This record gives sequence, C-alpha cells and structure tokens, in this order.
Amino acid sequence: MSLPREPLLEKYDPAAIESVWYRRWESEGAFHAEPDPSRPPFVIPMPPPNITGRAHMGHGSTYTVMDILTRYHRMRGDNAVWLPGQDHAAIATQNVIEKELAAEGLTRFDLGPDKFRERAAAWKEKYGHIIYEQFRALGFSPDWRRDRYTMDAGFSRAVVKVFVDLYREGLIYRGTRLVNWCPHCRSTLSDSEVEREDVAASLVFVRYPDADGGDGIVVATTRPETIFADEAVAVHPDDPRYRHLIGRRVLRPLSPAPIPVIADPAVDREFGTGALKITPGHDQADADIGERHGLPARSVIDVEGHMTSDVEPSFAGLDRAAARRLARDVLAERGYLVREEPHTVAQGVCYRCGTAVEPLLSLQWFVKTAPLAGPALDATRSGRVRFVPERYTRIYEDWLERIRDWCVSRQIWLGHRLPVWLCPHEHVTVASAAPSACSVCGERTLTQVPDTLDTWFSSALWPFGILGWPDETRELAVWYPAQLLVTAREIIFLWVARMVMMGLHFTGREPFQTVFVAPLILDEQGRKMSKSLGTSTDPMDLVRIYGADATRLGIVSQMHTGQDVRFSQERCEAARRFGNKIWQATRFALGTFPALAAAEMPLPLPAEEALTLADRWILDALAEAAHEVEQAAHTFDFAGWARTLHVFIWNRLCDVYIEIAKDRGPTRAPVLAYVLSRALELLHPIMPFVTEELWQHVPHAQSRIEQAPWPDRAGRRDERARHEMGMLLQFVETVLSLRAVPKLPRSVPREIVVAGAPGDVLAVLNAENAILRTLAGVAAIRALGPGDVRPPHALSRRMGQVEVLLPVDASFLERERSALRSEIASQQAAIAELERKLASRGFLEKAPPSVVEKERARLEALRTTLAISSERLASL
RNA sequence: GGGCGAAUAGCUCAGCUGGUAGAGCACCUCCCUUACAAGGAGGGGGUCACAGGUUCGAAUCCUGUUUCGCCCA
Repeated sequence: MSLPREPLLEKYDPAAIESVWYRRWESEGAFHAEPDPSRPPFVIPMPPPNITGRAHMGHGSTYTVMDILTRYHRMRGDNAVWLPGQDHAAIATQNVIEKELAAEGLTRFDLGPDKFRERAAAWKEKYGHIIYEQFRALGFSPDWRRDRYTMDAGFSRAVVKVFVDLYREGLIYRGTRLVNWCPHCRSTLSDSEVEREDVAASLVFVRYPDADGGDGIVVATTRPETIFADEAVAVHPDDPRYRHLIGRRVLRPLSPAPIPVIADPAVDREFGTGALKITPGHDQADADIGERHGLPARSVIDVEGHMTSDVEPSFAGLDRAAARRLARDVLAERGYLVREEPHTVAQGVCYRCGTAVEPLLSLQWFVKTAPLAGPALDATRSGRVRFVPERYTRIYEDWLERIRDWCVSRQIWLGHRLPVWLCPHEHVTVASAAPSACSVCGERTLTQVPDTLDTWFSSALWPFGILGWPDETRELAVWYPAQLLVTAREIIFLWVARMVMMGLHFTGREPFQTVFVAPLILDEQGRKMSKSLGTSTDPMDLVRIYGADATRLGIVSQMHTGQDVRFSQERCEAARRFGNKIWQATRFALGTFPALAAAEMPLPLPAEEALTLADRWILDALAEAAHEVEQAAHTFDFAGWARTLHVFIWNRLCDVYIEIAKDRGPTRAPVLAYVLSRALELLHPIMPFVTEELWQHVPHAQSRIEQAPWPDRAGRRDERARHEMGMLLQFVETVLSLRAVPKLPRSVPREIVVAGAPGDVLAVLNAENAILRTLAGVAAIRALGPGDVRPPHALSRRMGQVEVLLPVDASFLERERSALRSEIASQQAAIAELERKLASRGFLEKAPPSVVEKERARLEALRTTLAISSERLASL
C-alpha cells in the first residue's frame, strides 16, 4: 500500500510540498462525496464568493474554519461535504465591466443589455476562477465537482420557481414605496447595501410662517432642498412649546403652500427645535409618520439625483447637492433662514460606488416578509437553529421582529430577470416561462420587465438550490438541511435570516442546524481591515511568505471562542517554525530508527508491561491532547485546538520524549511512530499539507492521512505515569536551573545530592536515572539521610519538601547565600500570609475542609523548607 | 441614541463552574550538544482599567465609571 518513501528534505519548505499534494488530492477525488444515508452527514454550503472577489482575510478565517471542520468530519468517517459555488454579485460585476468599458470610452448603454450580459459571462470565464485558485493555494477542500453558480441553469430555475410561487401566494407584490436608490448605479439597493458614513453637514434652522399670519414654527433640517416635498411639520404631542400649534397650518417656505402641523410621538424633542419637517417622499421615518397621518408622498428628485420640474423653476434640473446650497441661499434671501450650525450626518452611501443614497418613491417588486419572518423566529426560539456564539441569536431575532417588506427588484442589467411580463395595458403576467398571452386581457404582445432580482434573493435559496431543488434529488434528501453554516457577522440579516425564511417556506425545514459567526479579523490597531486605509493583509502574501499551512495555523491560533482577532502576522511566522519543528521531529524519528523508514505497515505497540515510564507518560499526554482537540472541535475553539497540539508536540513530544528517545530502547520506535502519527492526524485539519507529507514517511496503513481513523481515543490515560513523570520533569528543571548559575552545561555529568526525599520519590529518581542523565546531565543521585552531613559547598534549590543540591567550588557560595536570603524572605512572607489566613475564624468555618487542609499542608511544608533554608544559610 | 464585546507581562492574548497569575512574541545570560540556531537551557518582567459591593477569600460574581471596538438606528 505504501509508496516507496524518499528521505525527507533537510529543511521544511512549504512551497515544495503544498501544490504537489493539492494536485494529488484533487486528482484522486479526495474532496468528493456522494450522498450516503448510512453515515452521519456533515454538510457545509460554502458562502458563494463573488466572481469578482479575491481572497481576503475574511476568507482566511471563515473558509479556513469550514475547511478544518470538513476535513475533521471526513476523518471521523462522516458523510462530509463542503459544497462550493460562486455568486454573480450583480452590482459588483456590473461595476467591474463598466469600468472596463469606460477604459474603452464606452458605457453600458453603447452595448445594450444583451451584449452587456455576454460580456459579463465572458468576464467570468476569464477571471471567475481566480478566487478558486486562491482557495486551492490555501488548501481548501470543497467538493469541486459540485461547483455551482447562482446564474447556472439549474439554480436559475429554482430562482424563477421561488419568485413565481411567492407571487401566486401573494407574498410578492408590485407597489410604489420608498426605496434606497443609488443615483449613480440607477438602481434600488437593499438596506444592507447602504453603508453609513459620518459626513460633516450643515443643520439649517428654517422658519415656516403661520399660514394665517404669525411666527409659525422653526424646524431644523439638513436637507432644505426637499422642502418642496414637505407635507407637514410634526411635533411631539407632549411638547408644551408647540402644543398650541397642533392642527394649525404653516406655509412651506419654498414653493409656498399651506401644510398642517401634526403631532406624532416619533418626533425627537431633543433634536433641533423639536419640530420636524415631514417629507414622506424622501425619508423613511417621515414616510412612516406620513402614513400614520394619511399624508401624500411626492418626489422632487429624479432617478439621476436631479431636482424634478415639480419645484421652483430656478431649482429644476439641479443636482441634489447644488439644490441644497441654493435652497439655503434662497431661504436666507427670503428671511426664512433663522440660523445654521455644523452637524454630522450619518449619510447613507451606496456600498459599491459611495454615492449618497436617495430615498426615492419608486414602483418596485416587494416580498411581503411578515408571513416568512414568523417561522424564521421560531427556528431559533425552538432551538432548531443555533447560533455560535449564542449572543448573535438576539441580533437575528431583533431584526426579524422589526423586518420591513423586502424590495427585490433592481434596475441593473446583470442578474436574474424577473419572470414578469407586461402587456401594452400594463397588465402583469408572472410565469416560469415566457407566456404567449397576457393573463389578464389575452394580449399577445408581451415584454419582459427589464428589472433583475436582488442578488440576495437568489442567495437566500443557496442551501437547497445547490442540491438540485425543486427536483427531489438524492443530495437534497441526504444533505439537507446542512449541519453548519459559517459566516460573517454583518450578513446575519442580509443572508442568514433570509435563507432561514426561504428554506422554511419552500422545504419546510431550516436550511442548517448551526450558524457559526466567525470572528472579525482586525488590523493591528484593532480596527476593521480596510483596503482604502491600506490596513488589510492579503492572505496570498502570507501563503507566499509562510506557506498555506502556517498561514492557516497562524490565523486560527488567534481564533478564541467568541473573540474578534487583532491579527498579528507574527503568529504565522511562529506557525511556520512549528511546521519546521514537526518536520525535524519526523526526520529525527526516521533517522534514528531505521526500522521506521523500512516498515511497510505501522509497528504494533508493545504490550503494556513492556512500556517504560516515558512511553506510558507520552501515551497519557497524547490521550489528553486528543481529548482536548475533540473538545475544541465541538466548541469552535480553534485557538485551543492549536495550542493543545503546540504544547503536546513541542513541549512534550519534542522537548521530552524525543530527547529521552536519544537513548534508544526497544519500545521507542513503535511508540514514537504511533504518537507522532496520531499527532499529525490531530493536526491535519489545520495544517493539511505538512501533516500529509510527514505522515506518508512514517509507516501507515491507509493511502492518505485523511483516511486514517480520527484518533480521538488515541493513547491511554495513565495517572501514575503522569504523576511520576511530572515529578521527574520538575526535578530536571530544578537541576538545570541550579546548573545555570555556575554555567555548568548539562553535557558535563554531575552528581546531584538530594535531601528530605520521601522513599517513593527517591525510588522514581533512581529507577529513571537514564532520563535524568539525558535531560539534566545527572551522573548519579546521592540521597542524604536525616543525620548525613550536607556537602559544604553546594548550590541548593527546594522542590517541594525535597532539597536538591549541586556541589560546586567555594567561589559560588556568596551567590548561594544571597539567593538563600531572598528565598528565606519570600518564604517568611508566604508563611505570615498563610498563618493569618489559618487564624481567621471565617476561613476555618466557611471554607471547604479540603481547601483548609491544603492550606495547612502548605504551611507545614513551607515551615520545613524555611527551617532547612535557614539552617543552610547558617552553615555556609 | 440602542445593543453587544473588550480592558491581565513591553506587544498579542489564555485563564472553564471564585482557592498560590500563564503562553507565544519581544528582552537579558549561556550554548552552532550529529532532528531542528526557523533550535536548546536559564532568567527578568504584572496593585489583573478604575471605584464600590457580595464573600472566609475576587483577575474570576454583582453595580457603577472610564476608554476602545463592532453592530443597529
């Protein structure tokens, strides 16, 4: 089964192994899965990256998590699959193509919609795979053969069916509503595509005179150019300043006309003068108030952001911003401008082009969300959908509770066309295929509306659409719902909530069981990485510098549960050193034990009774590490997973066991190979490449590491070995620390004297003198009995109640004296503290007896060591 | 303005249900010991943001304050 194994290169070189292994995995179909109901499913739908996208640190974290868990579950033998796909990302792609066109001196209107779409398709052919190549370089293991695209024929069919069904159920309607409008993209935007930006603006205080004479009322506004569309002035019903004005009429100061003063509790009395101009045609909050009071809504701004002709002639056709300046001047001229003050506005801007978004009245298509939101709320309340970390459940639920109808039509050219046709009489026909006649009047000349669907409309169908829905495929039967969704915090509403709504409505089941909200990757200052500020890290740079394995480990070693990551590149550097460490450890194993390099199959572990203390100890440590990794995998504690293996491999396996194994013994090779192989397997999901390469060099039974059984029960617990070895290692540390003062390297063997050692400690020290020799250069142990005289010139250090002495020449005694003095001082302080504690009635009565007992024993031990230290100081 | 999270060594962060403060990096000293100088050994360094409270006992639990970050409006 094993291929002939070539010797490992002397140095760990990620570039030399990563692409080779990736190609082999892919060609062997290592990531491919078929639905298999006999095994537990583990399915992750990949959040589809935009075809224009490039890998960023968000992928570095989020997708690495998905890959780790997919690989983990594959190794567990689950029916694991990670389903990849891409999103057409209409606005983003359209912007890219328009930029290209602009470079050629063209606009999209020069091409027309059909040619434009062809061009976009060609663009995808040419560049759409780039992010996938980056994913491969990062070692991601989705089932590439199941790659899907939101615009592919099958998925598009699902999109059309959902639209048609919702329309027929009355859950999609056409209506004139206030929408977010980008005058540059000339399209509607979803709430989530509107970003908030703090902008310095001017708050102008404008007098609206009483229609029947009188002072009227002063309102504060940042948008005087919309005064033309004012339909009322609103005050708070309980505001004593304005109570007398409620019900009166004031004059609009531009295009003068009488409008009512109304009372509404939504008015913020603290803002400006406490009086608000109500412009239902250009502000969502105003539209809500207007609706309550039966006010009309009018637009005075057109789709390009220019003033309409429905205003004073000098304003008509002006850009919004220019109109705003002119309005201020005209108001001042007419004596209506009371004052101005600087003001910061949270301006909504288009997330793509940065243009100020205009709330605009528009005839659009909407999804009626209330009937869909109820079941989606129930999904988390019933526990069928679980958020990790749990606190995001509330964010999800709050949003669903306040949800508004969802505008799904867009005026851009890329994306799924609405399956809607209009006859010359403006009758609507909704159908899954081009209808031959109007459903209302039978008219045969029909035109499909030019609108396209919000990209998130199709994304909402992702988890079942990629499995072949509406056909009843095997995939759908076995792999739906998915076990896990991993995503970013900012698209909990945009995407997660909508997937739950659509999934429940069309399949009757939640689309996934667990939503892991990955941490945000922040820059070194703790802020969101920003391309424009140049504070973003390119994960592909990390791969070039450190390799994919180290990039992955470096990232996830910072991912503690529930905490955002202030990304430190040093962790990738450290991860690469870790990769080298394992590499060298494996090289040691193969070089030292030729049996390993020669063996075809794993060597059987020796019988229990043949195992040495070190063997039993490392097997115990392995069992502990495997258990901790298992815990970490279930709690999304990737930093914990990484830390466990770092400690196990570096501090236990390399620093101790391998050092000991330099004294070859009959059990070493099989135990070392076993422990090393299991450690590589536990690490494989995080560092797939280097672990595969090394695992192949050690005797193995499967053809790829991923086929090895997941070693969650590897090793064996051994309390006694842990205890005895722990004591030995403490002894080693004590001796090494003693040696450091006179600069005696451990390569020079020395006799060590111990005093006050209990019999069992002494027994272990003597039995394991080989370990002590190897790790601490202990030539021999000489135990002093109660009456024995201590060596006159010796450095000492206490280890619990044991006194460890290193005989040296007299020149070091002064240092020993001062060391003893400071030791005595700290012992006295500790004793005083403990005595105080143990004299306290409260402590004795209320603390658990075991704690009191422990403290008593500590005090006893401290008193003994203090006596010994004092005695020694006196004798020097 | 509302919600959430964070504040522990010079830096980045662990510290689970209260019981002697830890890691990595950085720093200092020594060592190129035949797996690894991308390494090994030793060492210095912390009033656990602040103020109260609960408790025999608080980094840990509660309240408030300050600062920072994220999300929403």
